[in-house]
Amino acid sequence: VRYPESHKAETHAKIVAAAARSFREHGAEAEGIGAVMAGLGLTKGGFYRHFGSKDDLVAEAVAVAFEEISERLVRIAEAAPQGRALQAIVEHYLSREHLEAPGSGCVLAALAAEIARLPVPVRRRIGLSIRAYRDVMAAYMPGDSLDERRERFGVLFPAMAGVLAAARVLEDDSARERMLAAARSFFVDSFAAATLG
Amino acid sequence: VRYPESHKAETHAKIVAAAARSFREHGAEAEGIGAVMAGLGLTKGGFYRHFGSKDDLVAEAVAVAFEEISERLVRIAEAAPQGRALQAIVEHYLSREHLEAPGSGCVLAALAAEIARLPVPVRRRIGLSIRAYRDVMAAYMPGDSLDERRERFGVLFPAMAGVLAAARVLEDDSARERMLAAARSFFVDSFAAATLG
DNA sequence: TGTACATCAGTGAACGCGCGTTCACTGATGTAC
DNA sequence: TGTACATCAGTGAACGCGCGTTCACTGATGTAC
Repeated sequence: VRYPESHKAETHAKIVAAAARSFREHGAEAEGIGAVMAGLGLTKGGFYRHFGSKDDLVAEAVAVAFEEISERLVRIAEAAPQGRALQAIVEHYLSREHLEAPGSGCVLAALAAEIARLPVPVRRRIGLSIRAYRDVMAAYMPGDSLDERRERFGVLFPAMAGVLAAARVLEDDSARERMLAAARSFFVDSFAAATLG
Repeated sequence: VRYPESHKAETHAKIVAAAARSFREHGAEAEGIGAVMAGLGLTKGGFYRHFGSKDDLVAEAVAVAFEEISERLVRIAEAAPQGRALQAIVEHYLSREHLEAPGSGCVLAALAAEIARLPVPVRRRIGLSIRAYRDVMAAYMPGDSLDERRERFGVLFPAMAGVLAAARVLEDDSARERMLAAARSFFVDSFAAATLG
């Protein structure tokens, strides 16, 4: 079978996108290459025409996942009323929709502990994605300098990720909602209020 | 081989303690029964004299891990100067020692995402441990009612867990320390300052 | 008191299974002549 | 224009491995008679 010029790049992107979703949903360790490929109607043998190893896919999938959540939060921030960009980000991040859709949500909330266990070279590649994410979001953080805004990002986003991950642990739906609501008002008061006049 | 009366309970406790450590270090999914048993000089065949399934062990190990961290934080709070119990808790939780010792540290930081994926019955059992942990720590939270203190626990502890997990992702040691330091001062200012007169 | 038997924590081999990875092969198309 | 060959994304079977789980067995001790 001979495929058109662009075919390989398209398949590669599809594999990464599918992995980005299922790794966040089921864990990168738990989800196998075979399952990802089968989800695209492909067989796992073909995987190695696209990636050197599973770790390569993990690194690419995590990078894409960071780009996805970054773009989404920027869209939400830009759509928010004047001066309420960060508030909109916090409220979306700690929303029930985000809680219930880990596959399209924040990587940190879904995979932080697993990423911390990855080999150093993979973590280094992922570090680039995290810093890119941070620098995009820093624009919406309060602070007089870039360093200050980065530092606040480094508290707010991991903290929200922790709350989201903990809320996902709870079995009771109303307990989840109470936890998210308390965190929303806390983080809006602590961070977003400062960006208002 | 006939063993003394207390032998079985002791072995059971040793398995749970070893699992509590290695599950937090390597992930509960990634760490096998065989490895836990071998670490105690036992063979994996004997595992099923003590537990019905791996999920049973996970539930018991997580419960014990919550008790461990709970007792440790209480000890630290009780040793702190008058009115500085919560500050001491925050500073210990977000310390370099805690960062570098996931095996004896907070379960939430190490396993939240994995626990969220466990079958509901297992999560229900773990829910009991979390609520016990919460009610012990609530005593050190600011607030006029138990409900208020519980609600604050539900923001502070998951948030700190998220920061700790994110700091463990970073490869650079000084970046880790900067993230922890920023979070320490933020959480002390936001929560612990309120408990001072 | 002495003997036969029951107990049961732990052993070690086996089970089916899915994993990541490798590799000889396929076959529609593009290229060379 | 027609034929022979090269390309290479994807296939499917196989690899060694470790997993969770099962099970017949061991053997030192306690108990029954």
